[in-house]
Amino acid sequence: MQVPKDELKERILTVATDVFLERGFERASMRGIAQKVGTSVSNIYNYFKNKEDLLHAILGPFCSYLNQLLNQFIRDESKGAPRTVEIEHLAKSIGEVLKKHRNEFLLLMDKSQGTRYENFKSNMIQLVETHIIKDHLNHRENSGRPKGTFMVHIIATNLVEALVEISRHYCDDDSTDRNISALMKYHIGGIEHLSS
Amino acid sequence: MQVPKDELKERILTVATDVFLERGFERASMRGIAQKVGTSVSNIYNYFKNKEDLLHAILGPFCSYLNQLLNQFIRDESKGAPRTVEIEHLAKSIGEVLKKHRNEFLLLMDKSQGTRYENFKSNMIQLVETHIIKDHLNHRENSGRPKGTFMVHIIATNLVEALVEISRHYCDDDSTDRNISALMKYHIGGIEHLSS
Amino acid sequence: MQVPKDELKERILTVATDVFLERGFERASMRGIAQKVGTSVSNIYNYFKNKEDLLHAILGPFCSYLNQLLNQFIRDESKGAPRTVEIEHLAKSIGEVLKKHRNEFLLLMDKSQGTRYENFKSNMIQLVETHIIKDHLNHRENSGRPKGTFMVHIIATNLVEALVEISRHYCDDDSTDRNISALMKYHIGGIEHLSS
Amino acid sequence: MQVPKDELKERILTVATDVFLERGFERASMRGIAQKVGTSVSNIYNYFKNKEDLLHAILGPFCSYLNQLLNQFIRDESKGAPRTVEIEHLAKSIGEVLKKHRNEFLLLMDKSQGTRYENFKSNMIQLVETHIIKDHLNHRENSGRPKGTFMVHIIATNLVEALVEISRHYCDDDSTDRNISALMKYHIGGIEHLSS
DNA sequence: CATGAATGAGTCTTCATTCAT
DNA sequence: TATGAATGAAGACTCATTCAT
Repeated sequence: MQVPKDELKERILTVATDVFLERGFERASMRGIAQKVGTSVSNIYNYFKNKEDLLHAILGPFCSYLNQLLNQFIRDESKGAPRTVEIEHLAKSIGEVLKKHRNEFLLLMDKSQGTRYENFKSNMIQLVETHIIKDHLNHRENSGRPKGTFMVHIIATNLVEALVEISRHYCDDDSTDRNISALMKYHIGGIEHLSS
Repeated sequence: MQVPKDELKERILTVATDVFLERGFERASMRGIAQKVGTSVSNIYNYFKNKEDLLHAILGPFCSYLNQLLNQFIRDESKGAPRTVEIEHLAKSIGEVLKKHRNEFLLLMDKSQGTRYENFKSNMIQLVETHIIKDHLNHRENSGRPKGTFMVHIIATNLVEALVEISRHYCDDDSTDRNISALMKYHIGGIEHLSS
Repeated sequence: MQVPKDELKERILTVATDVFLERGFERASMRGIAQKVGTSVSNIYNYFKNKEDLLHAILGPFCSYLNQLLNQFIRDESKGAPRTVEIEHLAKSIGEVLKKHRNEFLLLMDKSQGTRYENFKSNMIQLVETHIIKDHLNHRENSGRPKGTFMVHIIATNLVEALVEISRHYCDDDSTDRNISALMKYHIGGIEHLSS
Repeated sequence: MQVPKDELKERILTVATDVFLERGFERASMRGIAQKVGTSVSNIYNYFKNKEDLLHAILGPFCSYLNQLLNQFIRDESKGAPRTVEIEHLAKSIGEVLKKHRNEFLLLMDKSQGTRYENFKSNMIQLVETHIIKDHLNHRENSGRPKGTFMVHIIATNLVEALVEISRHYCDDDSTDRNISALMKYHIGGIEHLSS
């Protein structure tokens, strides 16, 4: 049965996202995807040139968007906007991302081992570590204890990981917003506690 | 003092742990392990009935031990020991585990997808969530806001994830202890902040 | 002056010739051809019934022409025209072929493995062997040494192979003519040397 | 049925050589080889790590030997031994090669497209062109006509191609020797004819 | 005429596992 | 105990070809 191109392409993308999320990129098989879609493996290759390209079609645009967002914050930061405002803003943006693209976010952060995206999470963690938390600490106090360094890494990891977890358990937009807010509040409190 | 009753078996276990850690259970191949051990693949099957059994030999005892430890805390908790003491105790025990069995811990928590152990981490998180943090919150305040529920889950996740991260970056026993302490302090601070 | 009755068909033939020459018939893919032509694979099937038919459209007419040419020489030969004249004539005809149809010639002789044309070269060699050189030898000397038989085969092979090589390195019409002449002179000299 | 390792390995090599010769490296399939051998495809991978490795096992040693032989001639040449002796010597060595390793020779020269060996023939032709024939021409006469250049290439090609053809039609050692001798005589005659 | 959709057989290769020695 | 031999299923991917629009 012949089906308009875009419809099947969209179906493949949806199913592939699901399967990738369920099994991770490497464990997912083209055959498995094809079966779930209800087409032949070779037909998928009429739409995407290989397995990684399929992933790329799912993550590429989202990834660019996310990178752009993160770079924006790095730039804003140097302009010295008030912390609280900035954080508020950040939380809002992240909320948008999680609400609209939770599957892509999950896939990108947790199921992309063995692909060009496999380092995205650790890069993001490092970015958070360097440009946000560390900076925040130094702002408050210049005692510069190196002992805190690793703890900062842990907090950054926790923050990012928590976002992933929030995506994983998404139920509706409002609670997502509330969860992100709470998370921010939580970690800001923690950081202050740490730097006092 | 271990009797070198079966030296090769021990070697296989060590190497397998390394390989599993490096590549994850499913991507690891028996061939790769055998080569690193310096024996034949089929000989490994003389010691372990299959790949999963090999993993089981590595994780089984450790897993029981960990479960026992966790159950202990659940029991102790109901006896109503003072919080601070209990937490102190917990931190110490966890420290022991991470210091002596960090490889097993990492393997169990992060590299066991596709095996019977793949749910251990989420179970542990749930346990932490249910029996420790939640209880702690309720202790302080009985307002029973359901809005806090998910945040509790996030904190539990963060705690466990942080332990994994600490294992991953292990360098020496002392800093491990310090990191665990800091982590505990951090999250207790956060929880109090949350419940106030 | 060719009527551009079906321009696309012509384009397909040209491109296919190039691709077949570049990669050989079997390694060449319909997809590769279609892409270079700038049409769809399935559209090629509107013009040619399958891959081999496409090759046939390229080689068929040329092949007939070549066969006709060769048969002509067999017939002429029996009429007992003077050798030198005949050879001269042959060289000229071959020159025409190579100059106007070098691509087809190369394709036919060197890139048609796996098709109905794959034996054309060896047939041509055998023909050269039987009807030209052998005859030439016998003409001069009737000692009929069977020891020379195989050498005749070698010379025929060399002759044909050299024509292929000349086609491969075609640069302009004049040098092609000169090369063919030299080749003929060379092998006639060799044959005489052999039969003396 | 289990069979001593070397026996099957040898069988695989023999069959693979045949199949490669029959179909060329690229068109030959592991499945086809396995079937002819009477084993499973995967079992072949217990003996050779991939298709090219299988070819390498067939051609590697032979190729080294041949290279060594050719380099020997380049060195001898500069020592200025008398031409006739040298050629005699060369013919003898080549005879040995063809008699003992005709299959390898054929495979190397004519059926290795798509492998690391695919340029061996053209390299060999160039070597013959540069170090043997050209030199021979210059020896006799220093008129240095550039018009002869391409003809030299043709002769080198013919020589090598003829060796391939001799291998292809091998029947017994003596005729092989005789054929090589005749070939040499033939081309030396031709060269002299050319340079006079 | 033109094309995207679809397919099934085929490519090489890896893998966990079993068997016989 | 130790190991090479053997296997079948599965992996990603390519290809020539057909069908429906």
